[in-house]
Amino acid sequence: MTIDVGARLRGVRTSFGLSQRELARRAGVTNGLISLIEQNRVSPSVSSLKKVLDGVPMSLAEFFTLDLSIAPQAFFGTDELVELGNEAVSLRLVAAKRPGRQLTILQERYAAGAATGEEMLAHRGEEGGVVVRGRIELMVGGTTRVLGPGEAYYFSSQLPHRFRNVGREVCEIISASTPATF
Amino acid sequence: MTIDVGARLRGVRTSFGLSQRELARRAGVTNGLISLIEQNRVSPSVSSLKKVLDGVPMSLAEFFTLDLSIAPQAFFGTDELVELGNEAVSLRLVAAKRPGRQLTILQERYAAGAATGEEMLAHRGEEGGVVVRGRIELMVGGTTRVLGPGEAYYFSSQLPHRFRNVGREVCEIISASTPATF
DNA sequence: CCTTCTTGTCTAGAATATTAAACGCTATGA
DNA sequence: TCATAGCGTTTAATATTCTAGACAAGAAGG
Repeated sequence: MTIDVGARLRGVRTSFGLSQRELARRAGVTNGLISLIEQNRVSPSVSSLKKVLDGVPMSLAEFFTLDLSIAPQAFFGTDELVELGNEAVSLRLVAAKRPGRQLTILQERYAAGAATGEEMLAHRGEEGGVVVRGRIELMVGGTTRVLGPGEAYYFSSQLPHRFRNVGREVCEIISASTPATF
Repeated sequence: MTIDVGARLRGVRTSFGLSQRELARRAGVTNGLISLIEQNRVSPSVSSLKKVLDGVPMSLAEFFTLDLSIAPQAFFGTDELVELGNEAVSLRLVAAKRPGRQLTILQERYAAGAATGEEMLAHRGEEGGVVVRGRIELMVGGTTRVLGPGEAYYFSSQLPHRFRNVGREVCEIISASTPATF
């Protein structure tokens, strides 16, 4: 059972969005060394591996404890968003299957005249979003306002709130809330 | 913050009771390398450190995760056993202060005629022991027997039980029970 | 006193890791 | 099209690790 230090390092580096040269600069080693290590052409000394990881930064214990198999999905295609809504109001959830998720991020689409219901909503947490397309009437804590593209909202979810599309076209919103309710 | 790979390795090796040569033989490296690593005269390559640890055996993750500061006390002098009993029955506990301890190991001394009480004892777990000196009358689940030096017992602690020194001299027992009650 | 065994350390040379610099590639923009 | 800049890779030279073997010190037994 080998460790594949190279794959581990490459995984760490790329997941931090660093190039070999950038990591090398931060770590005080050469880019060539990073390349050789990642290809398993050399087995780095503990000291140089530590130098490299210091550039991330990450400890040796974390590095060797890393479980690459649970690298969570980071990108989701249109058809990978999970539909939670109905005909009038489409709610498409990002990272639906991710365990322990802290955020609920939704792509919301309201048909003309559609609303989140007759009742006001109220629950724990906070939520916010940005209108992408169309116009939405948002009632929060007794105040009402119509938001258009580029406008946004953010409020404590404990305040009673309600969304309603008062326009004639579809309204699209990208929203986020925490803690994760779905 | 340095890692002191040398001290870690030396700690691991000695705690497994291995000499440098013996570990080297098992790991397929030379004893000199072990010596140099332990003195921090070299920083081993990950591959050779892995070879060395394979000889223990221990994983790299375990090695770097090791917390040497919580090396628990392994030996206890006579005066380091904690007295839990009374004049008639002395109960001296091994490793009393160890957190998360699973076992209660006692050196028990019963004065002539002493007993664990008039009532029968009954509690969760299992217990056993060996008589070292003197004679003890042990009642377990309605059965009674007198045990002498070298004789032993083991039973489910749920069975009602009682110890009584029926001899004229002190009786000494070494006992163990789980889970730890004291 | 020896001899023999084991321990950890040290050293010269062989093997390997690391550097510095170049290479080939792709993308971006003038 | 040419230049520029970024990317990962490769190579030759250098620095370090690693091996094989010798050394000194301590313990056990004759």
